[in-house]
Amino acid sequence: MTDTNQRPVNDGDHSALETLPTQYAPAEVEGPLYERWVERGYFTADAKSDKPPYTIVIPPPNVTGALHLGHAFQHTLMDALTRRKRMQGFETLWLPGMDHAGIATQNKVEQQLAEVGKSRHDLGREAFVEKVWEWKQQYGGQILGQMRRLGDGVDWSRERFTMDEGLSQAVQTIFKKLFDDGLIYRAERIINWCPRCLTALSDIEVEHEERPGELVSIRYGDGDDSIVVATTRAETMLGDTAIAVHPDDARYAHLVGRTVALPLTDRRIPVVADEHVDPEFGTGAVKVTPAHDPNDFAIGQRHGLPNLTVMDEHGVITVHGPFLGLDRFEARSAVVGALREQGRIVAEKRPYMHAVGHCSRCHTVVEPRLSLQWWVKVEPLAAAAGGAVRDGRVQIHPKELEGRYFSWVDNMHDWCISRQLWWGHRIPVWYGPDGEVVCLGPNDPAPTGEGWHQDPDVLDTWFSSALWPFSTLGWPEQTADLEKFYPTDVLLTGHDIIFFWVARMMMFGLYAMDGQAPFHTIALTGLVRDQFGKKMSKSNPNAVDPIDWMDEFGADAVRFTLASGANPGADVPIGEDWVKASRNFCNKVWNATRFALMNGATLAGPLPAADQLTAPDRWILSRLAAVVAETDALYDDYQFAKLSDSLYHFAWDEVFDWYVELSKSTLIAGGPQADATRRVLGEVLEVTLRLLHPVIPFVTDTLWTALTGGESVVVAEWPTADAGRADAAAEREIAQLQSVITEIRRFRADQGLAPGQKVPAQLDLSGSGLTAHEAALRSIAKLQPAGADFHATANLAVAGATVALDLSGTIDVDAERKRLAKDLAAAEKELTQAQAKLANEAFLAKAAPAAVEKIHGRQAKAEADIVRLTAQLAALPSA
RNA sequence: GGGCGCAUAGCUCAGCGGUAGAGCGCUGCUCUUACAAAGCAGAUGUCGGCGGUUCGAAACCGUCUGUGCCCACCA
Repeated sequence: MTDTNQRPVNDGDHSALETLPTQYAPAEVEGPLYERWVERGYFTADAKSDKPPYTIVIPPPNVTGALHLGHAFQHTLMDALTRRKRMQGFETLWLPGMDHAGIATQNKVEQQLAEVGKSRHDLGREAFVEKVWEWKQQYGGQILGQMRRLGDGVDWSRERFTMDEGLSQAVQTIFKKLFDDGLIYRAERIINWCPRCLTALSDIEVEHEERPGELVSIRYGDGDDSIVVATTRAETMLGDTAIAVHPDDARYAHLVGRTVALPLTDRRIPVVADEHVDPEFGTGAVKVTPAHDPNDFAIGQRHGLPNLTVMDEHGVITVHGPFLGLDRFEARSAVVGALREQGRIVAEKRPYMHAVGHCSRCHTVVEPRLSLQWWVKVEPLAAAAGGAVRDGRVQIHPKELEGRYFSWVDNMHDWCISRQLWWGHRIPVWYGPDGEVVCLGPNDPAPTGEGWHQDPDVLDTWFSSALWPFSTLGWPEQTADLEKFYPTDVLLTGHDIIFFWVARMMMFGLYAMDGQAPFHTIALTGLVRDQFGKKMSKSNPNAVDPIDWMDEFGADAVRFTLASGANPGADVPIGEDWVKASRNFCNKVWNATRFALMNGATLAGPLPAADQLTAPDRWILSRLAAVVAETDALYDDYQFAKLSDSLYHFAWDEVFDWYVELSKSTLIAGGPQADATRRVLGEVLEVTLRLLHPVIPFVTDTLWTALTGGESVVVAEWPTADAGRADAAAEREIAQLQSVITEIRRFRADQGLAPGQKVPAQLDLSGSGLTAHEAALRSIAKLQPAGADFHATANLAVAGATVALDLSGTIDVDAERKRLAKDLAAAEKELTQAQAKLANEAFLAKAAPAAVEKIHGRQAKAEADIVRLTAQLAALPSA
């Protein structure tokens, strides 16, 4: 616990809060409170500060996006991390921003144009891009306002957009550097093409789905020269320029080097031998369409085959003949039909499960297409990205997900970075009239002569995202921000974008920043699911708008629920019932603080020494110290679920239930002891609020300012564990007291007594060491002093304490006897087991001493239980 | 086709070598003056099946079954 003198002190005038309602109303508090935090500059980082930096960059949401639970989840965790670090005295920067989201945004604006019957071509490039900026101005960035609702403590003064001037310069700078280093090149290859978006896609923008296809077997050639091939894409046969067989395949050896007639055309195509062909699959012969299949393209390269393109960018057949103008899928059945008429379908088509690639953006079936594109040569970059994790400079949490990262960086293909779009960073390459190719840096003047033109394509949207950790800090300028806040500390994001984003930031960060990785820790989260473990996606009806929940239950409740579910790397289930439970927790914190204020909890003066405190005081301070230490350890390990759970139970069970109840009799009695307890109550509440603040910032700040009179818990100091308050004796004593109370309450409940009904009782606590707690015990267990006519009808004995109760003959002896007998049997069984274990020589020889000690403890407890239960049974009046 | 993960109370999940846990839900009694969005008490599991290692296994190994995810240019 921190030095009390450093905190604002409230002397006990809580009249304002005493009139507050018994229920916390987040809707009234959260909005204004957030704006106050921002106005006071709590989230604005100072690059000139002497404090050590702590930096997190936000995974930039798409400018087109709205806040969904996945964002809310990750933002809660990032916010909790930065809030704690801020309290710990770090100069924290949580940098917000958005991604221009190339295809997604362009699609959005094109849709808007389509509604008035226009296409982007009607506007022309310049006007269209202008239109996109207008769209952004008007509709983009909805998510930013929603982040305020959530309480995200981001530095709004540093908000960035990937298409900002500065970030665009960063893009151009690194492009040129890569180009000059020979790591960016232009090449004609088979790429993934979306016939709807009309652009190239990188490999990871293609989603594979198992789909039933139809594998048809077609006979090429005639008579002795005939050869049967199988395909799922019959329409591509129009572009076949060879048939390939395995070199060792005796069945076709006689055909290699000869040509066969290609059906439906007037062409003859050669049969070539290629190692790539699997003689076991199908007929062992493959049709080769170099312009429409990546494998076939490779075969074509090896054998010098022509690349015959038969489809245009829309997937429409372009070869003259009966199929001209047909869509690729229409062409497929038309081709099969024509072949069947010629009797060339040798096997009926049969269903065949195979993976079909779809555009991750619009879900259209991707078409492999031969085209000239720009590529990043990833091999050296990926090797560095892998190395930084392998040698421990960058750590992945949870470690289990390292494998996924490595499998990607170790096997990465070159990255196709050009997109045939208009919205994005234009490729800074100019072509001259005489075949010149010039790559320009941000400060280079564009060539002006006759015949010069810039490459029309833009860059993959992830190209600029990959620069995010340093482009947002001002790179390539050597800014104060860059100096202070790079490398950043933690990257917290979903494991679904390890490849899209994480690995690429690693590659570019290490490359551009002299081998300095962009962050030291990668904390990976799972996906948000509904309460039945089903994936929550926009297309599912189970998708929930987190704003609705925030409206109803408060942002804190949503945040606490999400944090409670955050086991490292694991998916997070969330349902309304759980949000409601979290709301109840916030309300509990609210009411516990109200209780403290009403009872004069204070932070004035030093915390009394242990010898001036009651056992409950010493106990709760001991527990508090332990919980502070535990919370720190869990934060440092990104164990949000565990730390939330731990704080939940400490606050609710130990502080709000037990400690508050145990303190009541002391507080009511008054005097110096009550003063000390008021001081401890204030201390414990205040520290607990600080511990909870990073996860539930709104309610804790509201209560903390009321309790302390201070400015804001946002800028309060993070608690430190006071090991000097550890008190094992007090913990044992209170545990004992708890078991006595629980036993009495259990007995009362079993006997059907109303919780509030007072029962005359005689206590003998002399054997238990609990004599000091008689008042508390009587108050909590509703035991009144024994009168003159006291007549014990039940005797309880727990932990050395004996309690005689006068239930005036209403006791259900049979029920009690039954219960005691059951407990006795259990205790006897326990004793037998413990004895057996302690008689086991192998166990004694091999088990850890602590394990043996534990069994001794079990044995002792069983023995004590047997004595106690036997006595209670004997004390029971006969029926 | 490769790789990874998961199967524990009705639901969602912790635990990962020494007596089965949490939250929600459920049952009962209570408006006991911080809180009924609460309090107290309680019930509920051959820890997926089968083998093995061990004095001891929910936990480690093997195997089977079910299930989820990632990667993938075999037509």
